[in-house]
Amino acid sequence: MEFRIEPSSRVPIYRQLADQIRGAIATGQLAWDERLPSVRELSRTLVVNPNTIARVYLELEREGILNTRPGLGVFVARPHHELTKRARRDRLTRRVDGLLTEAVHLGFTSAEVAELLAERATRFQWEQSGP
Amino acid sequence: MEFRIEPSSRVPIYRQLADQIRGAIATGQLAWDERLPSVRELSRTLVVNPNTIARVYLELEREGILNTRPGLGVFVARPHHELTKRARRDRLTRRVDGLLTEAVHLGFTSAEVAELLAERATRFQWEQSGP
Amino acid sequence: MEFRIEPSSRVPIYRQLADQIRGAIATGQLAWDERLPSVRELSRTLVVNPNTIARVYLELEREGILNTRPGLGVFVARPHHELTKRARRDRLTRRVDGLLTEAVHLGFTSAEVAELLAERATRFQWEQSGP
Amino acid sequence: MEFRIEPSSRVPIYRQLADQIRGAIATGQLAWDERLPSVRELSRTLVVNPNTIARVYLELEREGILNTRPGLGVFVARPHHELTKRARRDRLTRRVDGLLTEAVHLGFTSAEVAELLAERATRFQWEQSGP
DNA sequence: GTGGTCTAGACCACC
DNA sequence: GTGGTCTAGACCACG
Repeated sequence: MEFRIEPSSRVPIYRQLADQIRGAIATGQLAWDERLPSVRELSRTLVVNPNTIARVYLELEREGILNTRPGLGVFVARPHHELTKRARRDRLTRRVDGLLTEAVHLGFTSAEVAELLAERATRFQWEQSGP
Repeated sequence: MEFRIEPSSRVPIYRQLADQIRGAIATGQLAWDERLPSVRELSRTLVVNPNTIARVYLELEREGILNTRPGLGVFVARPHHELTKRARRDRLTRRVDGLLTEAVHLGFTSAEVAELLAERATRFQWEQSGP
Repeated sequence: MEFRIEPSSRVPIYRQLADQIRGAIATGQLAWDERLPSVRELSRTLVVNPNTIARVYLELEREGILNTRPGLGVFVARPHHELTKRARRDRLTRRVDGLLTEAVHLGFTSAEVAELLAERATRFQWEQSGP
Repeated sequence: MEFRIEPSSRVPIYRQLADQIRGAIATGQLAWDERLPSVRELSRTLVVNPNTIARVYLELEREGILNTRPGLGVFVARPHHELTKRARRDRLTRRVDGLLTEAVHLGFTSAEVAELLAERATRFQWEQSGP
């Protein structure tokens, strides 16, 4: 698993990295219990301050999607959905509305957005809708 | 048309307001050529510094969705899509991927996301796909 | 690279500076990835408020010709042309017509304008017309 | 001769109109000694404050390209080039450099700029380079 | 150290 | 009245 930082972006490095790790887990490129590179190792690879890497790992651990085992390293945890259904839906709705707003301004039709979403969705790993 | 600011949010005021205005235009709550509140008026209403309002209006004007007529006020412009198809699609794809990543972490299925998108999309004003 | 501000000019400081930076990049005096003076440094050098400098950098970043790496500084970005061919040509045509109007009023002949343009053009760095 | 105002432009109305009149004279659409619409007439046509029209006429009269004959109206005067050759060339050079800077950023080649200039120049009325 | 955000208040241009 | 520009100075995020 390789991470890349785009310094030319306005997005802070720590958030770029956090988003990539979240995305990698969401798409299955990083499996549960898989070990992530150490802080020092990733710091050297990305030419980024070690503090920045440590901060990202800490933040993701607080979110419950990473797990530090002292002396062993940092591992992918199975995300447990702690929020209420209502809270989770609200959060997603806000994000959907932001997407739709930008889509309108970019001149897309609603069908084009739905199509693009369906296409990209195939790259992600979804939970099974239980029997 | 009413705007609301959440000062306790970590999102900067200017971005909260900009997002609301973009959204209001995309959903048709603000029509083309409609006049927005003056800088000073909105500044009083929201209890926000006039410079912050002016900054939002300037940013949206540079994006081409507002236009200023000095001495008269600020108005909603019809967006003209100056960006290349490639640039517009890239921008939307980035946003879609962000949405899908969050959806996975929140424990939604891909069908649920598609459904939510379809539902919210009805609130927006889309371009006609010309005959 | 040195910048100069003419405070007595009717042209706003922020635009004087923005024009100089755009020009410096177009002529190659500022190279891609080159670092610009920090906001505070340039503020001291030009005896101009830091906010004014920051505003210029922000504007040029939105135009895509600068990019900011928080904590590191501001750098020259390689411009990527996101605009459609139509939009770019319209913009240039408007500028050409303005130039020609002024040239006529100043009493130049069209040959003189073409000659001056050719002469000045040698100072700028042009894209290669692909093979 | 018809004038048009673009309120969606950031350019002040008075300057839009002044530029159009200068341009119309430069291209020969307005001939020497031709009468312009009265302040009130143009004010009604463009739906613009009469003060704004009056201001434009006054400014152009100061530049020496219009001529007011009380009781009769406003007429096109023959522009007399009062500036020194050096001053006129400096002014044009600044404008040419601005054009070239924008052209580079828009991704044009120098040949394309020269071609566009030549094409647009045919619409303007140039002084004869008299023997 | 770097830039980002916000406030307060001044003065000017435009209508 | 409107917005545009600039200054001064505070506090925060980022590396």
